[in-house]
Amino acid sequence: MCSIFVSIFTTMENNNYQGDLTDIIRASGGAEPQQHHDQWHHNHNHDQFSSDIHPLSFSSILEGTNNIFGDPLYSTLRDPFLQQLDTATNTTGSSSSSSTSSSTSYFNITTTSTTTSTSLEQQGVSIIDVASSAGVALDHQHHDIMRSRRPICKNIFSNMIQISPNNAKLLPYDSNSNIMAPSPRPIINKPSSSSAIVNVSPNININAKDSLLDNNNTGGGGVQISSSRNTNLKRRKNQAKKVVCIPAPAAANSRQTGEVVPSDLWAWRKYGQKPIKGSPYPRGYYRCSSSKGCSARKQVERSRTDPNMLVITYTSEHNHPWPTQRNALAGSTRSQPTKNNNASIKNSSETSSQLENNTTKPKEEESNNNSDGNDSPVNVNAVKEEMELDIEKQFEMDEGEFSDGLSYKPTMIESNQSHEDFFAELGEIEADPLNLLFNQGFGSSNVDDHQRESSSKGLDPFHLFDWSGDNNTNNSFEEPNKRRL
DNA sequence: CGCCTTTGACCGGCGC
DNA sequence: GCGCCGGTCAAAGGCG
Repeated sequence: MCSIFVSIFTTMENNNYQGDLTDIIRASGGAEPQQHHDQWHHNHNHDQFSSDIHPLSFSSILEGTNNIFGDPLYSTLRDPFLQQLDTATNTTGSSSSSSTSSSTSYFNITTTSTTTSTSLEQQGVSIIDVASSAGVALDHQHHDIMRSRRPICKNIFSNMIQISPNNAKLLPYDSNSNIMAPSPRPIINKPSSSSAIVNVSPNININAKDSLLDNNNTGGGGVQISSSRNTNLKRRKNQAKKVVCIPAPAAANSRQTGEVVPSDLWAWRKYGQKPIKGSPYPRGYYRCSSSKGCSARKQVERSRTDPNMLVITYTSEHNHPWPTQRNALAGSTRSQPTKNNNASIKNSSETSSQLENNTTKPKEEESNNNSDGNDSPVNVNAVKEEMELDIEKQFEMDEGEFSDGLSYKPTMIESNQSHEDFFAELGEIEADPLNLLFNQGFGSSNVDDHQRESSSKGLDPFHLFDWSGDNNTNNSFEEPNKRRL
């Protein structure tokens, strides 16, 4: 038995600033990270393929963070099974009551009565407006639902925990400032598992106006224009932060000194790296490069307690629609292992960094997103709506396909881009960092490779999983702190 | 040409 | 005031 532990901590860095919000999502580990880690790998070495995908199901992280990546794709992507389960499991389980007292409340989600988003919603479970600390523990011995519905669970969007604001109005799309609000989807969809615990310490009262989008409330297109660095620094210090812990991709995929950060489909540009006191691993600093005026930032470092975990701290929200195309491969300074080196490793390294860093927006978006703040809200809205339409449509299509075990195509397709083009494009990105990520743990040796090849890749258009079983990833890490800034 | 990473320098906050 | 530390800037160079 393996416990998946996804804990969400929301802390306030500054009690005087209501907008301060730190959400920590741990995809594994929890109170016993190492134990979980071991169990995880243990399970992946045994034939629990169908159910064991999810411990690090990236969607759990993504969805569980209330769009913690700020990525509307993930906020809108929806596991078709969730839709089924939403209706099939709309009973409230043994969820304890949520209280707004200062005491900690627990929400237990049982297998037999999976707590739906609604139930949790009713109880006010929300990263944004309730929780100062929350944990969702999943006991993945209870995945009968997923198994029965998806005999071979092969996509990262399964087994998701989806935590979103329980009030869509909390973080609305601001048509006046081009703020892309997180998905208004329900809070927690926990289709497959049981015993989820949402630990809520609702001491924090966060208003929408000073929540995650606070930094964008400057209006004028949501572009942060600050006259002084000092102002910027102060502002950022008081900004909301979300911390995500995810399993770290193998260092073989990393750059010489950097980390491989699973893609969240935003375009990030690294602007610094610093060794952190107390941690043997450096911290990388990234800013959103999709839009010049975007103040979104993230920091990436390995967990000092569990080097297998990456701690990604997101600061600020994107003030623009998410990028819809990958381009701009140019400029990415990639590690250049000798050509005699393992090609797959090299390939993985490059493509992972490409996906990580080169998910830039289309040119038309750029033109609509000038830093002058004169963006057309209509256009932005249109982009968003089109994409959501595409995604929803795709899910409708895919849901049927799922039953046949054929394909699962979470898409992020620009409206004028054909699906074929999109996936052709994806085909160029062979080694998604998530793939690398999952390589570490999901290479079940007992699963027939051919079966995987034939039946799973269709379910994994993003190549999020490596079905080949001959991955060359390892868990060695880069020599930390190679430089001292 | 544009975008990327790398990396030394710089800055502000904070504790002593 | 000083030093430490975290965060950011910006120049340099690489890549497509």
